[in-house]
Amino acid sequence: MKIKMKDGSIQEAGFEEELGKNAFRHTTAHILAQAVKRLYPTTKCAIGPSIAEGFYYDFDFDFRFSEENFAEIEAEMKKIVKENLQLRHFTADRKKAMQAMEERNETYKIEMLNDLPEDEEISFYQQGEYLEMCAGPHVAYTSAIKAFKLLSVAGAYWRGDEKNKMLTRIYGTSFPSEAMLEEYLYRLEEAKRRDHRKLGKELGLFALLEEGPGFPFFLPRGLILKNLLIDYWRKLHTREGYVEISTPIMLNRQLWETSGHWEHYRDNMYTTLIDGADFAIKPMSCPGGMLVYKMEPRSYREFPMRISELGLIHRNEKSGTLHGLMRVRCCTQDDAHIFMMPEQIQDEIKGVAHLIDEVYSDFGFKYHVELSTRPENSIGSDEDWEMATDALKNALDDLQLPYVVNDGDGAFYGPKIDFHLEDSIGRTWQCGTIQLDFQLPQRFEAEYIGEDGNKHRPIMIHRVVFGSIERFIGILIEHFAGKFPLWLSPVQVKVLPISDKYIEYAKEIEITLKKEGLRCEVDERAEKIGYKIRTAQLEKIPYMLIIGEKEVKAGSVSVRRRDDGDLGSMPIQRLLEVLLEEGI
RNA sequence: GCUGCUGUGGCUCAGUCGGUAGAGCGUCGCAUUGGUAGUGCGGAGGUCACGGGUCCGAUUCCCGUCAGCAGCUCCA
Repeated sequence: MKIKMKDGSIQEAGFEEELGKNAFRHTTAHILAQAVKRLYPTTKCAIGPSIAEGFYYDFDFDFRFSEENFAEIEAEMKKIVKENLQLRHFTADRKKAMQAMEERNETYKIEMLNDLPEDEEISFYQQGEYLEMCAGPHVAYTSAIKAFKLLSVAGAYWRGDEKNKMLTRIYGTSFPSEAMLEEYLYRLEEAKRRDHRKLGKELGLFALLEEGPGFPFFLPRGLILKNLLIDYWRKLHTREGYVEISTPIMLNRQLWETSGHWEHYRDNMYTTLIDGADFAIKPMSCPGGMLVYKMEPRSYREFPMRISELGLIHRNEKSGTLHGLMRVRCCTQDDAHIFMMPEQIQDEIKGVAHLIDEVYSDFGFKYHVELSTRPENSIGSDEDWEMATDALKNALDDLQLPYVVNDGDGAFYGPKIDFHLEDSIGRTWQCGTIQLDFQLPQRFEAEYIGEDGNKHRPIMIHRVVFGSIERFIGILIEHFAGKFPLWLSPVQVKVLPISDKYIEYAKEIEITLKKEGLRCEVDERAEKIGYKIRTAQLEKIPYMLIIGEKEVKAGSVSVRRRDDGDLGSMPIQRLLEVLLEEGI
């Protein structure tokens, strides 16, 4: 494809290249805008870029727009493609540009123009009657866009600012062939099948009810999963020298004033009165942890002091942000606070980053790392910030972890490293985080006695590995599409007697397996074996044991694996070996 | 919170251009005692999210509330 660049040059790029793909999708966005202007001439255009999987365009409609309008827009877009319009590129000075946009009453473009320097040469692309102020690049002719589809409509604030007017954003995607579009749409459908909200319901893991929006219910099988994760977590943290505490979920106002939450986090906290005094349910565990630290004088000899807490926290998240287990109003954070001397920072950070990497690798997760630096309204000295940020950077470099820098995105009390995991449709969620915190030790006047016999202020790291166990479970469900590895499966083995004559033997097998610590059930229903297998398959249970006359006589079990089918008969001892090998 | 959409038995969904609803799965009962993804027959189960309004009459139309979905903002 020939790509027309902003400087007027022409480059050659295929759809598989970023340049080509972006130009292709960007041009599709223009075709969308052109179609919209033809059908609804009073509509104002804002912006319409290409994005990872397609493109969007933000419009200001003067009527209520909905997906019902898609059909006629797509039809008009098809026409524009057929018309094979050339995308002509040219530049104009700001005055002329302003004139053109004013003639068309494109108020959003005018606003953008006003923000550009006086002497800026403004870039335009024109296809047929449609003129767009745009930096490009674009493909040369509209006929290049062989296959496209409008996908959804949503609101989006002008310039991403919630104080601005909400525009109507139309999302779509496009490809050089119908086949590629079909394949993409199929992949989207597949991803939806992995949705943790759907699977969570189907597999009986958790529920979200109207009675408690954002407050998940864990059902028996889901709680097994949650507890298994906690067992796993405890084992690791004990190994890593953490001590675990548990602090109250509700503490008085004074504490939250000391921590700064009463002032900075008030809207997100649930509060109540006890004996006439304000109390708040904790939105995070750090203040409670600080109180434990301060219960007795601390010595540098105790450092680094690693105190963990599986904190049940509540936050009043806005209704529109809730999302299954990924974004909830109540969750368990696998928190820990590490108190230390400045010279211990780097090793500690590396230790935590290592731990997070170990955990994510155990589950086979891919992740990306972000380093967030000092924001504008921060507290603390320049030296502190520099030291802390360097410590984080050095730790990441030492570990050879590639990372993206988010300038100015740190917490107001310190910089942080965030670990992001992907869900089934590619949205990323922050899970692990390592934050350096100078503020809390100061606010709480935390101290330790140093080697010199004097009092010093400790450095505090605030960190989570899972993030929230709820969110982690959400990711876990989507990652495995509900087919958990054996050790994490709520039910590991289901014994399926062929008829009720063999129930007794099936129960003996169940007892034997349970003695070995396996999670096991017997399907005692008066159903045919094919049906019992079907049920177990749909429940995504890793092992099925078929029990009939042959097995009873031979004292064996017929083993079927979720993904491999019939494995044949074997003695129960052999089965145990197989299971142990896989990891229970 | 904002914009748009959605809300019918436990689940997935059909339906009613306004005359109080139907399927499959599940569940319960009976029969069947079977060999690696659905045995047959029968029964129960819904004030069609909730509250108002219009109308002789509302699950259906209108308004509001609540909840869900997509995205935005937020969070991190």
